[in-house]
Amino acid sequence: MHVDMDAFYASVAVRDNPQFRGRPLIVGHVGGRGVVLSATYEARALGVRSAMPVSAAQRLAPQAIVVPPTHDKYAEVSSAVMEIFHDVTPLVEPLSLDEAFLDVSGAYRMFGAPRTIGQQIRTRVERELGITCSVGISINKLMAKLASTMAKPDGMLVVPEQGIIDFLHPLPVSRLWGVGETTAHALQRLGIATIGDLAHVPVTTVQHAVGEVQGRTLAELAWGRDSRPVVVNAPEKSVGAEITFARDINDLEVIGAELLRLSNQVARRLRRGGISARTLTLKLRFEDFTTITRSKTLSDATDIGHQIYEVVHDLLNRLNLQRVRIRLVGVRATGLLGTGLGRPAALFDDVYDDWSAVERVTDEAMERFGDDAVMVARLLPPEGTTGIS
DNA sequence: TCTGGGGTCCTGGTCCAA
DNA sequence: TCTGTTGGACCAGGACCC
Repeated sequence: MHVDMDAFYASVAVRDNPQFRGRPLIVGHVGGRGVVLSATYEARALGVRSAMPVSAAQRLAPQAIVVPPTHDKYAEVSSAVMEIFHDVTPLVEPLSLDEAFLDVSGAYRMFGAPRTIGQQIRTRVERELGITCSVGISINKLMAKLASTMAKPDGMLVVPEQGIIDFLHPLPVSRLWGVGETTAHALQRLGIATIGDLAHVPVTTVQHAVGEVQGRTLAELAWGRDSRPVVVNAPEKSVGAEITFARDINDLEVIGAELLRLSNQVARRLRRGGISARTLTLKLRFEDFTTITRSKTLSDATDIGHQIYEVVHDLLNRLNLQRVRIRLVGVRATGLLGTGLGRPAALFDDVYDDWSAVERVTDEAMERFGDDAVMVARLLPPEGTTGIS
């Protein structure tokens, strides 16, 4: 079973502001470089889509209300949604805040047929949380996910095993998991438009067009075959943070300060999760939107913001950028190791002992007094803007 | 028109050791 | 000792997802 909230962020905004009900509403940052995070179906009817620049969306729907995202609120609603899922089965795999796969194959005796379970979930989500969701039910993840998409909004669709081919083959190939714009074009060049077309092309032909692994996967999916299990508690593979500047920046001092902030942010999340990372990646996007990454793998894992900053700042310096305008900077940590599995550098390297101690104390202070309680002096806003002197 | 931020996975190249 | 092969680690880029 795949359960997906309908226009999640926008639905939460409407729920909390009933005066907006029935009107086109967009969630996103207005007046900057933001994109549409979510839109009500009234806004979608005017052509507004997720990931579209907010400015473009406003041209399409000038009458739309634009509200900024409230991530804490979404997290709260998401927890409540996941709790409802867990009342049905422990086999819940969240895909994001607003959707999850549920393996309900063992819940029949307790809760009845999948259709009954799906209806119960839909009723509870609407009654207890004030938003609607859609449910897809079938024999595997691919089919359940396609079914929930077809059921939207506020619907439920069951695709039985014997109905799979009839359901699947007329759909455009872009509906398959993993087929975006690039892959769809590559397949189009082979004359493949529908999933049925794809199913009847030799696997090797598809592999030649899109690569060996993806080609094999797509050939399986085209026949509705998907053996991926529902995975509970899959460990995180990476932790990152990035920021797009309001205006392109060429001041290396400003970029360095932002790298420090992002490094500390990543480190804090690593420590909170009890993990540390061996590989650190710097990401830059230039004014022409080209994006590069540079990474370095350490001999020992770290969860220390100052060390992460030194590594990514060194990667930046090696690029030897002169008067280049930068749009985005990001820091990502991969090669994650759980507590006790890694060798935190601080234990072996005196240089970072003090930093480790300082950062753990600041964690505690922020936990008690809020995120603004302690701050690296370099990241303080200009004097006079905060009341701090 | 002007493109966010959080991620996962795959590919192809280079380097190095067995 | 030299040469060729293979496989793993690492690195960079890109496609894709929500």
